[in-house]
Amino acid sequence: MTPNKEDYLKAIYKLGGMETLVNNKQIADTLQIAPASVTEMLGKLKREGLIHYEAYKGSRLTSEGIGAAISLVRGHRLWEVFLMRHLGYSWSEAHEDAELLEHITPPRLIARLDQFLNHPAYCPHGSAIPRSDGQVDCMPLQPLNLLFVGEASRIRRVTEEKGLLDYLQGLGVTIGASVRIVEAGAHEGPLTLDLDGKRVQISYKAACQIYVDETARL
Amino acid sequence: MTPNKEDYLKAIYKLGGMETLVNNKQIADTLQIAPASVTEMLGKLKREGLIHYEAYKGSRLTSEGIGAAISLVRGHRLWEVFLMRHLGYSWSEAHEDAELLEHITPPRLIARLDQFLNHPAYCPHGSAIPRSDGQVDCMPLQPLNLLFVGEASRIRRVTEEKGLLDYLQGLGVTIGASVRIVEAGAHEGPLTLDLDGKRVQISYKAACQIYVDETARL
DNA sequence: AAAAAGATTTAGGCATACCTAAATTAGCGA
DNA sequence: TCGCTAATTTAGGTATGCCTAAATCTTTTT
Repeated sequence: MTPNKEDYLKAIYKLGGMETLVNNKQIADTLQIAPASVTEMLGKLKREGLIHYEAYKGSRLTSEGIGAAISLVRGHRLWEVFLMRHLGYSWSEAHEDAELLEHITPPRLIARLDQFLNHPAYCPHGSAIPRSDGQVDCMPLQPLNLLFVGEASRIRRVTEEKGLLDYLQGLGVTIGASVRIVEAGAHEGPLTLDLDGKRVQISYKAACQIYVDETARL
Repeated sequence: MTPNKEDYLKAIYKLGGMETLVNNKQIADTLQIAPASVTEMLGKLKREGLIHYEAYKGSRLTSEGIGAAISLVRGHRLWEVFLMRHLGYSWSEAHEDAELLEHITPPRLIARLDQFLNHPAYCPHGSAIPRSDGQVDCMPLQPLNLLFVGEASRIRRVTEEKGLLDYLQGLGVTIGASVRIVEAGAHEGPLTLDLDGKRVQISYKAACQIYVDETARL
């Protein structure tokens, strides 16, 4: 297994490759790699038994592939917890360096890091950390932009993307904060939020990447 | 810079490439790589300004190469401190995993790790950790086997090699322990030591890899 | 259903980093 | 100094993982 192959597995996993067939274009876009290169690599991953793949159809992780992908994600998120909790990293920095560390983290290091950090259930960006047995728990969440004006909820997760993370952290967005839409600009205009009592403006696009508790609706 | 090139730089550094010319055979032996491959890589490192190299003569680090090598060693040893102090690693495990981590540790991570660990001066095996400005301090040490029978000293450093580390740690050898040669077998036979008050037998070859304070001699 | 558009694969190349085998150079002893 | 040996380099080849351009398949649109 090489870092490159690991990136492919992670990409397929995040694109839904546990349940559905993932098409090559999505992988190429995610990894910023030419489609032809993707085809080639998928052939290798198939030969190694990590994915199911049929030409022109798409790819899906095998159980072995799922195991590898989940282990990578687990390592990534544990490192993020360490980097922020103990080394004072920012959201985006933690994500960046975890991206490097995950590829060379052997199982025993993952296990001891998990123990050192006291078996955290979530990474600093709010994503669930897969357990050592591969179990991943998920809460019912919805993107912030779908909240009605006046409706209150609580921030649970943000998408891990450098630019977004810096923007949100600069605005004071935090996991667990209570949030209420005060005003929504027309045509996907900026949203005015009540964030833990403070008034904050946020772009519509960013709001789509913030996930909050589903609110009870009839 | 790639992990491979980094390994070459580190090897040259450890073989004395800061002061003297290092010959290819030593590098090939250290890295377990065919001599022809070494020649090829040295050409690349020269083109990149990391080493001085003349065919058939040998190689020596440039100031840029020294900087890179020292930064690698610094990262390696800081990771070792972390792995043993906080994750309960053994001597040999710490060395192994640090070998992986050093290659993907960006400068900011080295800096924050150093701070988190409180700027340690030595790694768990007793080697000095280069400071962020590149400064490396060294104590006058000698191998344990050169101690006379009856002579006492203190263990300061052990060579980082998996088999040796497991052997020594199993024997209860620790950095800082007081040591005295009780008996030395003839013909490079085993040494009987008084180690912090406990009687321990150790192979001659292992003793060559244990460094103790130089003792005052006239 | 045919054509256009989009996705995917094939073909041919490039760089890295390794290898073996063969040629060359350097250094040492007779 | 000749010649042997050890070290080194050159030559030719492999696998990985990426690329572009061209061909092919699929899907959508008309």
